[in-house]
Amino acid sequence: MDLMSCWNRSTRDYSTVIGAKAASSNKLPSSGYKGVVPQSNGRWGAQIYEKSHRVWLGTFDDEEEAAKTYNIASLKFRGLDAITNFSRNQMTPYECDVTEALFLESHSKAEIVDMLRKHSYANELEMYKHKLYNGGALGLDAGGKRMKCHLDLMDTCSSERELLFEKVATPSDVGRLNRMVIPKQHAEKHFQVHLSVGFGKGVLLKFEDEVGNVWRFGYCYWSSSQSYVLSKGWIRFVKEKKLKAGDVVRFERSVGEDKKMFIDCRPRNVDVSGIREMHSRVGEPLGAVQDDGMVRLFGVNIQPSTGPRFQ
DNA sequence: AATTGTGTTGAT
DNA sequence: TCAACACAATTG
Repeated sequence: MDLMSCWNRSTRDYSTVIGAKAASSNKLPSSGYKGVVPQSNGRWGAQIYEKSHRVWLGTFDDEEEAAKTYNIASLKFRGLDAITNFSRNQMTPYECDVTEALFLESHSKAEIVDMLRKHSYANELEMYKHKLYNGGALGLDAGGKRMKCHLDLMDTCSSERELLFEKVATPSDVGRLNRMVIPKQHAEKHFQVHLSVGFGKGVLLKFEDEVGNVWRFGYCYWSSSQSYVLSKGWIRFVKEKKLKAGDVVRFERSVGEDKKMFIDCRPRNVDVSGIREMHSRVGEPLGAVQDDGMVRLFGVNIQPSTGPRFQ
């Protein structure tokens, strides 16, 4: 039951032990929230423990804000169904949101902690969502409207890169064929310009990976299979990155002048059961998104009957 | 000087 | 694993 797994605020007891002590001593007040500790200046610190080491999550004016910060860290460190300071339905919507699960999934613990300490987590999450829905990943309508959202995004985001799309590698993408199929919608949206330059024979696309290595892939349209593919050079990437079927390949582009392209990959390890559980709580929103192809895009397989389970 | 964040301890 | 406490390190 949800409430059972929730931190019980009633355990706060600094006045029940010795009433006189609480009243007269200079002891700091206890917080009723898990992971929240008082600071001598009246503010509140947040911390979480991992492998018997404390990870400091920052200081906050507001006790509840510190508690919420612990919640986020707890979700990142211990998983989506970790015990938190508030029951799920007490949380603000974004904490029940599938998108947040994806956000947490696509950032390292260190990155999340850094955001929490800088109090920038909410902003970063909003940016992420903004990119996801307006940056073209979900394919809204072609033309002006998307461009407008895009320009708006440039103004509001401090991020250096824009998420183009992600693809879950199929067995043949990582097989001996030396090619990866780029889903048509994404190919035409993001790579069309490059392709049109050398249509027929294909072109070379240049990417950088997360450590700054440069990768060049042949890119062309295979009329026989009516698909866009990354070909020449692709298998080197597969081998070097030890890419496996089911891993997520992410394509990004810098928003600056140069419009450099980036390629990155990570193991597929989204906790599907947790997401489905949250989905059932939230109801409507994800259903709408699913119809737009979000499931396949992020490799979160929500269909009950299909696919292996990953954990 | 004020505040943050660590070293450390003891309890659960 | 956790919060309490003392206080060193850091910040403005």
